[in-house]
Amino acid sequence: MATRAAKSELFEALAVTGRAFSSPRRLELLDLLAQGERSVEELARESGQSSANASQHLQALHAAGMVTREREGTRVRYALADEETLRLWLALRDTSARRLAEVERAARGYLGPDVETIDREELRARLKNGELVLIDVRPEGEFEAGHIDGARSVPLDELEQRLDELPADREIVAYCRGPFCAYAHEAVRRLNNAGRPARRLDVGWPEWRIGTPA
Amino acid sequence: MATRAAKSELFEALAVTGRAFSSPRRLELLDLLAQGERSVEELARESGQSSANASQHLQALHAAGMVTREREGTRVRYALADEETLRLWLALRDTSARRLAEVERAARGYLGPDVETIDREELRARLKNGELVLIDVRPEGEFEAGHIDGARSVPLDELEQRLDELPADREIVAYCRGPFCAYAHEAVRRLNNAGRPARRLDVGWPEWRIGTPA
DNA sequence: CAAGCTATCAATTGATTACTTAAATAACAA
DNA sequence: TTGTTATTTAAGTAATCAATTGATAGCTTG
Repeated sequence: MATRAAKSELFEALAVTGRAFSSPRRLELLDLLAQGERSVEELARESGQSSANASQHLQALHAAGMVTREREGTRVRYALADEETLRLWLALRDTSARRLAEVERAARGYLGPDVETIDREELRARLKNGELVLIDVRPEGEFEAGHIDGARSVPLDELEQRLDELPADREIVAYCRGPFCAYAHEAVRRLNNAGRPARRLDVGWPEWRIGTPA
Repeated sequence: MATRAAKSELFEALAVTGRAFSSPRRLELLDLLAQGERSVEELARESGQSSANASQHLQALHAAGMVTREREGTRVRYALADEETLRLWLALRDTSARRLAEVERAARGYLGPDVETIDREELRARLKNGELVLIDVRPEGEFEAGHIDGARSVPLDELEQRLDELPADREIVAYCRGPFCAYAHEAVRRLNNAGRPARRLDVGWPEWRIGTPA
């Protein structure tokens, strides 16, 4: 029979991955990286923490093998290591959300009043028929890094100015980073206030990309 | 734009689940619970820690919603909360294992020399034709709590005495708790030493049950 | 090669966590 | 009730972790 020491070592190694998921700041970085690669400074700014702190968390994620690092001139670009890491993060996020009432409450506090949604199948069908317009309300850079086929980029903070670009006779569907991103919620509320019929896609870009259930 | 405070709260809630995965002792408890429900004392003994410590970890898992607790006379039986939790644990385990070289090394140290394996499809096909015998080498209690259809229970520590129960003209396939359990490895090595053709199923009972890829 | 960024490192602080031992509680049986 | 066994709680200690600050290193541009 193999020794207990060897067994502990095994679980110790597994816990390295678990620990990577144990800090809210790190999870926020992962969530941002799920949209696409980013520099340390961008990640720090978008997640509201100091560069030094973000750098340390990113190194922890790197040590756990969850992100890759690449020097690019004066900055360092981090990215999710692979699709499996993305899947793991989404699984953790969704399982937690389904289980913990607190997550729901926290999410509702952050997202504001609920808006009507549309699911993937319906979107695909009606998009093909030209019955609706799909807009990506994330910042333009993220749209360029990858987006749903047939979507057009209308960042949330340009929505009002660009309202007349959107055909008035078709329903608008907005999507953003995912279920915990407030952009699409906010976009739909503003569109509705402007008298436009609009709904929110019930998944974000990362979920769409890997075809994971909502 | 919603406040940063609300957003932090959201990730804080998500990190609760992550933290549950951050301790090797807790992971070992989860791994045992993946086989079936257990009392605190059993879990403590099988994972080589004090009852008090096991109890504390189990409460942490309970707080994260990952296990259920049920009093049964003088003891308390813990079990995985649902299949989703099992899936999440298996996903974490396998993703880590594939990524971290250390995990591989730690696993090899514990499992000993590799033995030949057989996969699910082949097993199913040849089992139907009666070409082989499938044995479950886990302790009998775990077999009773759930096992692969068509398997017979031959706990590892009774293997030698019961060798003659096993038909000499058919190949033997052994399985146990999963890829990080040493039982099946050890069983196959012993069978081979006794001159019997034998292989190891490349998944264990939990993976078989939910039909997850190896 | 000096100035200006970006990223990392090192040292410190305060907070959290894991584990141990010992005492308390809960269920049950005599 | 009293004793027995299983589990939980409490208290204490050592270790680890997160965040801050200030210094350092790497790259690019003039």
